[in-house]
Amino acid sequence: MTVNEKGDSVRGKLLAAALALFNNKGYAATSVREIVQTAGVTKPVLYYYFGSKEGIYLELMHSSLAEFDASLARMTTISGTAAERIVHFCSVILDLIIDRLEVLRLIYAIYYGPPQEAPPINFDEYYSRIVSTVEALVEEGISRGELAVDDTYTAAWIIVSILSTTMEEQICHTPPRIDARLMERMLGVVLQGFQQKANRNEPLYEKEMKI
Amino acid sequence: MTVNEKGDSVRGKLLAAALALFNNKGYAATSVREIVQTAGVTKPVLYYYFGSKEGIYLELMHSSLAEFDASLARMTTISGTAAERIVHFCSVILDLIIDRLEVLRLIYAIYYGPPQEAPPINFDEYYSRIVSTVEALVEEGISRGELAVDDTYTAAWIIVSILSTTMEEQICHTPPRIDARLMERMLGVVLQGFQQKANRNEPLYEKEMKI
DNA sequence: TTTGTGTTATTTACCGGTCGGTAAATACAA
DNA sequence: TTGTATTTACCGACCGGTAAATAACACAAA
Repeated sequence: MTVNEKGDSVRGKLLAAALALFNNKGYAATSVREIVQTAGVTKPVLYYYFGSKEGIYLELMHSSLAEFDASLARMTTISGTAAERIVHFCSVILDLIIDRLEVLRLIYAIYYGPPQEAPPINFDEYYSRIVSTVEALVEEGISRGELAVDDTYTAAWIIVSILSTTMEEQICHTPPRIDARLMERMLGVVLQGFQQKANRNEPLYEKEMKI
Repeated sequence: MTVNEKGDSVRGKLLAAALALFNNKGYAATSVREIVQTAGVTKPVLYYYFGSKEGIYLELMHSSLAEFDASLARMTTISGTAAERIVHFCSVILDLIIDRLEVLRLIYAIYYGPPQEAPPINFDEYYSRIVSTVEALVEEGISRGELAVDDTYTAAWIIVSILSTTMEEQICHTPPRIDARLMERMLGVVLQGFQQKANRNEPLYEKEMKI
């Protein structure tokens, strides 16, 4: 039972109602009464299945994050040039989150929201995994002689910035100003820059600048 | 009276307490009782000065956003090459928000949070203003012959992605994994790419890729 | 200087409403 | 009859907001 197909069981209806309400009103602002009314049951039923409001929230999150892990594991076997692999990695992640926009919006709300609002979950772990995966892809591109960058960390953060901003656009704009095509175009531009030897003798801009 | 120097007046103590509490616990989760207790006054005093919980929130936001407008207006007179101007623009914005981290963290929490939590404020307007300012700087760089990019919109979003991700790091990581130096390095890398003529005959990656 | 007076600032005590959670009884299927 | 599933009715706590009384203060008149 994935997050998008919760079935018709009482338990599934409660999970679906909780996700929709947490997403629209926030965790703290959603009352247990609203969840059970939306699901068409009474209050003790929720406590029967999930123990508490925190319980149903954690069930939602852990099952969704497990889906993310599974999809990420399915992505390790990509062939092609370094640039192709990087673009493909970002595209798969983007597709994945577009399919789970409701969950992602909730995650962002809780990540940027106040810490006490919802039971703590280490979302940073997943973000860091994305960053280090991209950095590994860049390093591999360098060792193959396909990419030429001074610092893999800098290069990886440029890629992640583009992916991250694209994801945020999906969450907060309808329609998003950045779609999959534009993200690929942005990635193409910066990767093209990575493929050309940097000119280290002529600095891009002076350290001291006049205002 | 700026957001960082609220003085010792009762009104100022209420604003300082509200900002700290909204920032730590969120708008909805902060009770009026907590605000007045932190400020060392009683409840009707808040209603006397601000009319409601929404009132003190809007006072906080509007005064802070007015500061942002003032700083942005002070920034129009930058000299130098297009790349220098872009980097300087991003650096000034970064310095500005580092000085106002508490307010920015609250803004992010509300922007990504559920819409009903706090009275609506059009934060997108400020973000769009940043995007279009960067796009104008890129266009100027092209017309001067300093930059060579296929699409100013794409180029502007790359710059904004880097700035945006850097800002988010200041909010959510201590210490941030991206500091001012790394942001400038990222901007330098992509702007160096913008300065080199794109090779349009050899596409970066194939449209169809094998997995 | 003292007194009266209106305005500003602050207090105590309270309102109806909603919250998360639970005890205890009941319906129902095996 | 036994265990699972679901109900009604309730608890104490906290919520945003307010009415009404009072304290503090500035300032003009006596």
